[in-house]
Amino acid sequence: MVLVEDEEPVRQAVERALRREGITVTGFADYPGPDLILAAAPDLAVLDVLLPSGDGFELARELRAARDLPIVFLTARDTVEDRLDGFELGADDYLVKPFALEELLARVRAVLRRTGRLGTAIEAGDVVVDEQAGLASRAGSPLELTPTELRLLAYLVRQRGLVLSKHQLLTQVWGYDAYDPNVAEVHISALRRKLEAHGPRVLHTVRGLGYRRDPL
Amino acid sequence: MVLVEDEEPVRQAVERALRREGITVTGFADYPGPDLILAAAPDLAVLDVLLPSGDGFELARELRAARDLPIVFLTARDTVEDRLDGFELGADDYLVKPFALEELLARVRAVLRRTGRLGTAIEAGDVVVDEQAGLASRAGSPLELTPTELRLLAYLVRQRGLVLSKHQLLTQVWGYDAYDPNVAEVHISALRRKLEAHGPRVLHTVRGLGYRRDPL
DNA sequence: CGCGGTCTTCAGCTAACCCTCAGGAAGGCG
DNA sequence: CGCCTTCCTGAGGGTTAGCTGAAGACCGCG
Repeated sequence: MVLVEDEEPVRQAVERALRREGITVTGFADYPGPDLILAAAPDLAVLDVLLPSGDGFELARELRAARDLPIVFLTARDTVEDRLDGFELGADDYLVKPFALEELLARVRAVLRRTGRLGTAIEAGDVVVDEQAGLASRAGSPLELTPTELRLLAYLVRQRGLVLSKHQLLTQVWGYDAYDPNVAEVHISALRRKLEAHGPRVLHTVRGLGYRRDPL
Repeated sequence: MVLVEDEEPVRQAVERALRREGITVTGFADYPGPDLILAAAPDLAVLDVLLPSGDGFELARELRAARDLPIVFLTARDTVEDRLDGFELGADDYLVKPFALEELLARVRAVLRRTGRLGTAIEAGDVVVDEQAGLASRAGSPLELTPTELRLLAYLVRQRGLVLSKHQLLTQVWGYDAYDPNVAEVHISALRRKLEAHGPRVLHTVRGLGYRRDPL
């Protein structure tokens, strides 16, 4: 998890509390730019809105453009308009200072649970993926996946029954801007071969749109 | 979506606002028991905590036991302990009254987005089309449509009961300026064949003018 | 430096899709 | 009823999206 908060005591308290929960935290005291944040490969970003040299909203915009990262805003600005601005940017939660440490924890846990990143294993139907542990299985049988296949499968499982375009897969799973759809096709193909050794097709192609995992 | 809220004016305001957003709402004025709620097959439950004959927390516990339903609490109890109790039960969000309608909307949207259930589907009669997901169904049975058929159907469903000229269809669905009415005819024909496999005709031809979908 | 594993690129193939065409059915009108 | 227009629909062919086997590039490791 990434935490951007300029007030030293607040940041330290939050960091400590989250670490006690077993959540890995990378703290920043100021707007570090999106690259530094993404380098930490976080599950979630908690952003202060008012930073010495920048704006948490702007940072959120940049993060969202690069990757679909859950975001919780943390700020003293408490008018309804401020909050709406936050949600407009795709915030997952918005907490007003002063806040109870416990409440922040609870909200962070709620978001992580929802995004399926708390207990590391996520499942859909008879497919189980644990990205952290690097394990995946179907109907009980373990799957021998390469790293990219694992990330791809984890992403597909996390997104319920939505259609994911190849472009989306490339940006979210690979971090590319480049756009060679065949890369996605090749990996989907490999993934299918391994998945379908233990059951029927679960990765359906939607011509012209992308791929869809069988909804539950 | 299900909304349980005993204060009549609040409930009506919220219902109206959500409906305006295109979200289907089933409202209850009192603790209806989990079965009644689940019968509505909701994507999300917004629960008041203090109800005339019961406790929203208890209801949430029962709902959670039955199904993994996202839950947003809505309450006048605003101590941190109350909120922590809510999150403890697996709440996805917790909003303190009095609240701004807009903020509730934003938070509901945020949860739905996160859970991937922000409905993009539109319906007319027994026909449901989700252009984003590339899915369409009639009377529960899925329809196997080609991309153009899907776009065409989505357009027809969106225009409630109006007469659409072929020219209009071609420009709106195809983006053509060209005007070969037979193109539209061919696709309407294919669409009819697939639709009428599961029910009576809903796409009527209005000779000389165009086509009309059966109003609701 | 060579080796195994993995990712990307390439190219050929298949199947789906869309448009065109043409013959026939249906509707409108004198 | 006869004629004309509009619409329906099956079939053919050109085009393209997607699949997949195989070859090349890259990387870490002994």
